[in-house]
Amino acid sequence: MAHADRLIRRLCVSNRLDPADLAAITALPIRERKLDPGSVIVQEGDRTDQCCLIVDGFAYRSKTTDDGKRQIISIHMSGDIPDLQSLHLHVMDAELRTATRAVVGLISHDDLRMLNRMRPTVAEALWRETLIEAATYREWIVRIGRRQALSRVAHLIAELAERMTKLGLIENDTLNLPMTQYDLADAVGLTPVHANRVVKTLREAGVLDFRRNMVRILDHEKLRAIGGFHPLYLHQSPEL
Amino acid sequence: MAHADRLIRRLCVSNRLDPADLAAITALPIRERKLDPGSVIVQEGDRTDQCCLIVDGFAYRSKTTDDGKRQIISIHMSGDIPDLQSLHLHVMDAELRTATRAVVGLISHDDLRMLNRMRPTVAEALWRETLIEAATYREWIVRIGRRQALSRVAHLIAELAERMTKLGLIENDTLNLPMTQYDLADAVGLTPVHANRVVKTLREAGVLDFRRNMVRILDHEKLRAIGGFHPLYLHQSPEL
DNA sequence: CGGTGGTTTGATCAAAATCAAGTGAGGTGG
DNA sequence: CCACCTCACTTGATTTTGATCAAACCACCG
Repeated sequence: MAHADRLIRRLCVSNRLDPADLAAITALPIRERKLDPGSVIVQEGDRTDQCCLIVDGFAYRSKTTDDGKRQIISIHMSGDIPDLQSLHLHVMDAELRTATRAVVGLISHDDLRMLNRMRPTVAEALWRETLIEAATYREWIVRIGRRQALSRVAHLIAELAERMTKLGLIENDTLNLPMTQYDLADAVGLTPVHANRVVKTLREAGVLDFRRNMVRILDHEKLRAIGGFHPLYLHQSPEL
Repeated sequence: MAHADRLIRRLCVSNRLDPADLAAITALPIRERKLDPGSVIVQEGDRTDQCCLIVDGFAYRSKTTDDGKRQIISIHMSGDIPDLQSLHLHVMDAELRTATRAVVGLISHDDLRMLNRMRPTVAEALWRETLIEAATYREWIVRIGRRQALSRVAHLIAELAERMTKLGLIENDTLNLPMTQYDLADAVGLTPVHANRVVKTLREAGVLDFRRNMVRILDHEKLRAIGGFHPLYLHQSPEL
């Protein structure tokens, strides 16, 4: 699949775009780069003149407190442009780092601004993508602010399953997810030790099997029930 | 101050707008409405065809879990358009409610879309506002995911003080903030009882005095130190 | 075959939740 | 004008959740 096609597949989950829009996106100059796991894409404090499209692999956005605690803030996958915001926010306020070996596509701000001016529908779709990301943050806040450990983990996995399903990245209930239990802990605001105990509980309850590089969901219903997960906030349809 | 001026004051904290842009904003039709404290502005699940500008007073955005726990997600004040997102997200995923008696201005989506088309710089400024809100969510996640109770409260108050200062809403270190300790607890992911103990600790440490309808900051330095607060993420300058 | 990064488990501790019972100020109706 | 009510705040006692500390374990890799 060509690089722009990943972006198009992603945008078409939540947006209605016409052929001319798709053609304009396909014509976008994209420079490919292959990255090792753990590579920094942007750092807190950076200024940049390009956006990074995740073609293959995963990336985490995170912030670190003064006393060295890391919080993962978002998880990005094929088709996401996690730093689309850099188009209008000039100094990055969080770090972005690959979680896996990854292929990314770099798109210059100038080209994106040109595209936005020529194709207002695409501009709206991109704005909308940033708003969906914000909606995901809102739910993330509720997850760690008002849910217990078990529910937090279930809710996060349910979200990832939902997003990956819409992109066709799931085969027989197995997410090809490169998350260590340390990452999981940093995403849901727990310690690794406690995250491990939660994972164990979910495994023993027959809900999921969580391993390095793979999460297998055994009982979707139960997973959503434990997490209190309702996918509305992902706005995964042009009508929502 | 006219309604549009509140919006302009707010936008000019983070954006550079030229006189023609300001004139276009001033020309925007805005219908005034006065609301009692606790009025619902939009509900989860709503579809709407207008955006709400907060002219005077405060509003909270919140979500409630299946088991009835409320999490406050954002706090809005004079000049904010908290549901600007509704321009591109069609179904609301959170509730928005006034915290005080408030004056709001309603602006139709059609008028906003027209403005965006005529004045691309204004469109960019509005997009940027939604991105700053997202940045604020990111920090909110870190606050409740990776900070202790004392630090959470200090960090939130430091943020509000910073934002209100830039809008000129603070007089001799006193924020005219209509927050009960229940609200505070729901914002930082604590129980009201524990929030109260934290407030007491901060008062006894000579950092702040927190009362219904008023927070007085006695030691800004200490407040920021306890909260680990760094205002970069608020992007409160056109350069950031 | 030893190292390393990730996972697992147990024991103990600390932070915050929960339960319970006041206090106190402001607002309303008799 | 007082009595009472309500909403917010406060405090103490106890329990729970998750953190911390410590030690294996395990699989993959060079």
